Amino acid sequence: MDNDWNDNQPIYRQLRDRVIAMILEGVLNEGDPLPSVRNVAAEFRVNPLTVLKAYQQLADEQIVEKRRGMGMYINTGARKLLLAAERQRFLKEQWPAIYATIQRLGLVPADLLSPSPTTER
Amino acid sequence: MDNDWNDNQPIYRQLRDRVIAMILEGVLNEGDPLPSVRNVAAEFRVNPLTVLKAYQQLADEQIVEKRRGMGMYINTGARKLLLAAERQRFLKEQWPAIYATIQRLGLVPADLLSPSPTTER
DNA sequence: TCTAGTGTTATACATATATATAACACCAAG
DNA sequence: CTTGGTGTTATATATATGTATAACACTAGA
Repeated sequence: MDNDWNDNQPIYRQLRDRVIAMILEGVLNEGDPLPSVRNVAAEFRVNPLTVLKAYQQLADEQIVEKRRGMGMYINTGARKLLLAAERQRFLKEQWPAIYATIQRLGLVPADLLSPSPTTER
Repeated sequence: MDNDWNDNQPIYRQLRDRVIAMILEGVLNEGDPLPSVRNVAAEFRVNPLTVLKAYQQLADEQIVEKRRGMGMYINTGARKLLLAAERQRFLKEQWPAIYATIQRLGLVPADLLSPSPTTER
């Protein structure tokens, strides 16, 4: 409900990532309909075209299926497809730069990856 | 010399990050001049204005100092300033989302910290 | 003074992103 | 058929980003 947009990334891509996150987290399951373009646009106070662009990308990636006049539905196999694709994308395209930044800043990767540093046994 | 631009980020910001990385890594030291706008533009086949925009940001952040007709020089204290500022920025603005993605994808420290990427699962 | 190297500004143009408004095409349900 | 919900398209506008070209202002050094 809040505007938590990150200026580093276009809104339509953040919307796409949001849907992907919901699928991976099980908030949305295969066969479920996506929230409608108009609803999302209203909820986040964003232009319907921006939402459509995000959804169009998901359709291009075979993650959702369009049904005329009804809405867009999450494809069967979407979760499995996503887990593999997103993992590879993250490890190849994002993590190397992130890891370099961590080292550059003198941070310890193991500390960042441990869930709660304070309650260490 | 390679074009390693990331479409997720404007070039001028990537140029800024590149300079910051060079300072943190000790490639550039306090008092050193930055590579000139024209040189960088030529080297990376980028518009001089784009480089200028990156350098202007660094000047705004008190990291470099302009000397008329001579160039831009890294301020004393820049490294210390950067370490603190970039650490905070990274931990507050970037790491939370990155960490969420890691968990969402079911990645474990072994996947991220080992030199060889894919481990059996 | 002249030259060559700095950063800087001015125009003009192209593309990507996002908005506002409105209308169209499709489908289920009344 | 009408209504209200889908996705979709069409115009027009604004801003950010990036390019191309050219010129200006300053400085060190020959």
